[in-house]
Amino acid sequence: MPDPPIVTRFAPSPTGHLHIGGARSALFCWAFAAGLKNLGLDGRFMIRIEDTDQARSSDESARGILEDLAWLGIEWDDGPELRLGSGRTVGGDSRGVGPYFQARRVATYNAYAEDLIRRGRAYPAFETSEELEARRKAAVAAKRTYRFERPGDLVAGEFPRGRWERAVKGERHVVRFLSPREEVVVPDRVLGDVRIAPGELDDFVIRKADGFPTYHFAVVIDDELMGVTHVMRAQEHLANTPRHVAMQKALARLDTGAPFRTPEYAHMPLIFNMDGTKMSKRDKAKAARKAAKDATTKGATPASLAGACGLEEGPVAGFLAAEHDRLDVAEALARHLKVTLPEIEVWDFRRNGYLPEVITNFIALLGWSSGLKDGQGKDVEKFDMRFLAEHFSIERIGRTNARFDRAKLLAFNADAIKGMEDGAFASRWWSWLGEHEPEAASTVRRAFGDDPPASPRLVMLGRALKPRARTLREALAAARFALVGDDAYDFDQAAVAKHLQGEGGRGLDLVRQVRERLAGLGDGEFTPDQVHAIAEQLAQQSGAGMGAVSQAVRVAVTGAGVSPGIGETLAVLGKASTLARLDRCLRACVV
RNA sequence: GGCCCCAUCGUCUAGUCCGGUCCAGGACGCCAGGUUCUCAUCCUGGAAACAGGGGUUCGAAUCCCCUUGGGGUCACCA
Repeated sequence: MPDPPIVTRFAPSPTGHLHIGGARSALFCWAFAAGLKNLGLDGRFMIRIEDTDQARSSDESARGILEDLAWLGIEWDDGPELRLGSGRTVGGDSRGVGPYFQARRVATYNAYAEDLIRRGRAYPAFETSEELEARRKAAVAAKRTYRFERPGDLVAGEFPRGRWERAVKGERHVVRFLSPREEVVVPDRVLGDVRIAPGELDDFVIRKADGFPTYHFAVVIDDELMGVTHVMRAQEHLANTPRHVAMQKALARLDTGAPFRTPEYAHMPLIFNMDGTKMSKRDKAKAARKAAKDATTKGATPASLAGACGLEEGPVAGFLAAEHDRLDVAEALARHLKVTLPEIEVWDFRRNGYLPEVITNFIALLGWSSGLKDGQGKDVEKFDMRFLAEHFSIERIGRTNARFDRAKLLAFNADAIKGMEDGAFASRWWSWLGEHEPEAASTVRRAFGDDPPASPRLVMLGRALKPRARTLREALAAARFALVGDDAYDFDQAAVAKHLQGEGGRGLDLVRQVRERLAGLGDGEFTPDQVHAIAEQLAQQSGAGMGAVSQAVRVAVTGAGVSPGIGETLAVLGKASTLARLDRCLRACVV
């Protein structure tokens, strides 16, 4: 018989998008399993959806989370099936331990709860939420630590017959676990043994009044039944783990009678914002509110903002007053005020033009490092998924919380973009545009043909964009000059005055001369090098200098003083557009 | 507040397990130069950390203790 598989799992609750911290947890679990596969072992990465909160869970969220994972390249062996764009399917239940949605496993949890009750390790409890809340308040008022106090009629190991009968008759109740009275030890591969003194654990709820298991209970049952051997998750779960260990010691499998095993635990450090606060989607609302408030000090009103955003005044006013954090309002305000909301969820990064391989690389560095140095003794910190799988180990997970440094992420993303082949960049940018900026995509199609990445001019544009864009979205901003119609761009008056009209219109004169020389170039000769050579020639012959010529032409064809190199700028536009723009400038900017 | 976890440049970290090669290395950011037709890119250089105090030791960033600081968690949410 082959060795049983080594199984890691990521178990998100489908109540929103995939958080960047969740992505890191998933990544480490994936890397561990993938590393075992490299060694020829049966390592498996599993996904389970923890949807026991009926009110907050949704199928759309579950699907979104799976798609974001797949986009990052974090693919699972076991779990819900997802069909990729390529037609390939990830997930599935080849081990036969599903279903992977906890809401579909309620019967199993109930069977285990009943077994626990019959063996005197759990009991129905009838206190109402209100009662409990009152007790909690009283404890806080008396400055006592609140713990649920075990009713006096219970004896560990004895079936609570009276309570059971009340419960069976339909009396509303929860089921509580009868916590052990001895020390609980959580063996953790990152932190070492964590010991909890006797009496620290109270009798916590394992089944809610609605019949659904609590998180703690479902996790313990599922991890055992699904063969999970390694639980790697964020440190925020550490304090819960003693409960899990305590339950594992009390539970036995209904099918084989074997006691539950305690998996290997590895709790990883948390990820925070640069200011030390938790990274939360609320940050987006905060940022939008701040921008909106700045705008109101400059004269905007809730009504004017609402109008500009196409929203009702009520929600906007409420948002400004921090009565709610509606994301749609935050995003509309951000769009209008041209501020970028902080990226918190994978989807945010994706939409803003970060590369998946950069994100996985960067988050892998938060709480883990390979410890390897390159030939010059520098830390190896740029790597791909393959490297991660090969070098990941639990031993090298750190213990200290990390802050999410957006500047460094941006730098990594910028480097990755710079390092792309021209053609690769063009096609990735194009597909990003199609997905996230459809309007710009159709403009690109108009300007560069039906298959833009195949257009030499678009590839040329891409080459010019790469060093100027840290994200695919920034590339769009840098490309605007080429996407606007030949007669549709505005002239920056200051730039016109300085570079065209100044010194008695010398700039305009240079534009005229450039236009003449450019007109002599054949279509096939309209390359960055040829165009640049012409500009340089004129710069020399006229004695004006390259700066004067370039800036004059630049302002003439783009309206502003900033664009890629002058040769590239004109070549990307092409001969016809360049001449049309030059002519337009000559008409529009005469003194 | 109880319980638990953590502690190297502003940030991510190497070095800590197996004290000496560390007056602590790298990356991002920052500062100063340089290249350049603008903006970027690129190149060179620089400032920048072992939280504090006690031990142990010939010797401590590395081991022990205390203090301080940070964080997590205390739900019929996961």
